[in-house]
Amino acid sequence: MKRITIKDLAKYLLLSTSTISRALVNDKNIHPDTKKKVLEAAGKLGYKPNPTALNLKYGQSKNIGLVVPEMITPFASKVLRGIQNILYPLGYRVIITESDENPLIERKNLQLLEEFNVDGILINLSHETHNEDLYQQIMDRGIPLVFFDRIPGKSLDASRVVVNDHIKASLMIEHLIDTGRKRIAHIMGPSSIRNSAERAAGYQRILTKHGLFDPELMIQPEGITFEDGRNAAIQLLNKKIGFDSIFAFTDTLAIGAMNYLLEQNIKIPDEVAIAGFSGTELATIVHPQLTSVAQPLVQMGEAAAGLILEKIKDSEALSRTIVLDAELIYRASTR
Amino acid sequence: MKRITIKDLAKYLLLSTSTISRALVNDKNIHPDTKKKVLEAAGKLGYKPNPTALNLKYGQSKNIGLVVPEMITPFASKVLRGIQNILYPLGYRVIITESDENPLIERKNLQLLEEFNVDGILINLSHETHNEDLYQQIMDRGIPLVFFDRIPGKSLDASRVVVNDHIKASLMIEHLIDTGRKRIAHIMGPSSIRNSAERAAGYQRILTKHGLFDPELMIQPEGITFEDGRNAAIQLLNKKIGFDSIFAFTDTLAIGAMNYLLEQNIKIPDEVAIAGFSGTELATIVHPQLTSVAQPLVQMGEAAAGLILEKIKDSEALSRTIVLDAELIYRASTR
DNA sequence: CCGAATTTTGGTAACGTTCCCATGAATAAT
DNA sequence: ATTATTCATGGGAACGTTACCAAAATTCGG
Repeated sequence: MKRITIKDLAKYLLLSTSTISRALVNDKNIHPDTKKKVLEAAGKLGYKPNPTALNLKYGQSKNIGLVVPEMITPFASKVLRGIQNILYPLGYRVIITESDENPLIERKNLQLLEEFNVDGILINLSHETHNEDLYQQIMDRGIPLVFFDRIPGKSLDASRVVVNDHIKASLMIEHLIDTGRKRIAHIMGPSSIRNSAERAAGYQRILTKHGLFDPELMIQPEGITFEDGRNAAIQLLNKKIGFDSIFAFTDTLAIGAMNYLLEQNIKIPDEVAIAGFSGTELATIVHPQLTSVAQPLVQMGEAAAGLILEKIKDSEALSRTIVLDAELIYRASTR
Repeated sequence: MKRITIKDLAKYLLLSTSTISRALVNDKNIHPDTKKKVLEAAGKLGYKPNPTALNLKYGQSKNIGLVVPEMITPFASKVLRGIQNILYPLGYRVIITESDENPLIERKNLQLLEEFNVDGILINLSHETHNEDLYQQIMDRGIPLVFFDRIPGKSLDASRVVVNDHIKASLMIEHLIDTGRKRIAHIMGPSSIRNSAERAAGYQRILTKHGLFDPELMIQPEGITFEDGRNAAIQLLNKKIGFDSIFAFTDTLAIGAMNYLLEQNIKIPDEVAIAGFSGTELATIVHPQLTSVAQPLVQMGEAAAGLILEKIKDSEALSRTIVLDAELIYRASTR
């Protein structure tokens, strides 16, 4: 019941706590026999080091905070997986908070994590600029921040992990054109998210290059839920401008739109091809399966974890931005 | 940069740390003026109590572990939401681990959480019996365990949160019969999961009652992924026994099966109606939307968190089982 | 076989906080 | 005024661990 400590071992073996500690920590200044005895006793009595005591001693909490906009798509869980791959073996814990795409809740989450005394925070923004003051404050108070996926403006000195949105969006549009599509609609992401602009720019650049660009084909939904995707499809149909394909900011929007089109008995991909952007299982659990830009999400988590460790080890470490390569995966929704 | 402590305040105000502590902790034995001064100084210097120190002092880590079989469906995240609703305001942190439906990984996760010195563990099993020895050991070592959704056998003395699987499965079958289905197939869950048996029993009871039961209609897939659902549908078709509807152990299996049927140009629900069991958004992001038993997942998390708090406060507290009421939601896949 | 060098061990402060006990100051009762 | 009584504050131990320094034990060289 009662936790057994180094002191109990000391009493049991008639040794000092220092000696016990040395045995446990692989210090060179200890007699091999003593060490063996201590290790045996530790095993027998079931000694477990108390991480809290160490944290107090070394002024660390060994907690890393994670802030994500949502967790109903598997996006965050895949990133989390990557984060845990790196951090758990090192004895760090990860505390997760969800912002519901709401900068105010995000703010609360950050404050909560600060109260929890985390050693660093990994964050996927819900809104590019809304909490920039707080990000800076937190970093000023000595807690490193690493941004991934949705990142803040350049003025903030912090490490980042992203994929090359512009290029991959461009390639996806090229793919749609290759498969014979001429009227490619774009369901955009919120203007408050940097990636939206990047992906939209890729879309626009390629269409312009092929002389196919028409601003009427760009739809700006309210948010980025399935419902928003659905509404975007409704809008597109209402416009009666004709379109033979859709490139959506995320798989979520794409699926929302696709489902509405299916309800209207529109054939996918025959009448309308659809492509998204994400990297989660979502793309494969719908019918037809969704062509999509697959971001390496696990890797993204690993990279973010690595960057935060750099900053924790050395608070003067320079900020870095890691750009990961995403992969286009062609599925039934575009062929 | 450097964290400011109670000692810094003491030095700054020329008082003892005891007095500062008393002011901060709302002790009665302190002069109101002194208290005011301390509080002001604390605000000015930006004092934040160090939770690690408190944890050491009180022998708690204020960490609660969560073990779930998977996180690609939003099941776990909804439960987590409920858990956080209860635990975060009380200053607890939640550490999440994922077992990948693998009892061996589950075992590792439990050991990891124990090393992390958690005050309690909330767990959704990946396999009913595989780690029962470890559950018992952990509880013997004074760490309370609360099971939710997938629970272990009765022999284990621990609190549990479940829904009434049997009744809700029964009602779902009644619904299918009401809508004119006569050949209702069941894609079963693994026999190593208690809920599988419960839901299958409900299925069997109602069909027998109506004289519609045919063991040939019960399919046992390997696991519970989308892929397994898909394979189950393939099996069903291969059997060539005829079926006009499917009740699956979970939405995941249901969707996997549905997508295969759609690929075979089988009309849902006209030719085959489909119903699942879960309570996540998954049911609404597919086309057609899935009729399903919606478990109150957030509430499940809240209940589980409440139960673990009972055990933490009083290690002698009696174990309780909370049975939540699930709701049938009828959608396009059955009408 | 003795002093020097080396190895092994013990003692204690420190991390930040609270809590018990003791001390000093102020107030109340006689 | 003098002793009790309350009130306000200070001192120090404790939670579990490590790290530094000192002390003891052992080995080595001559």
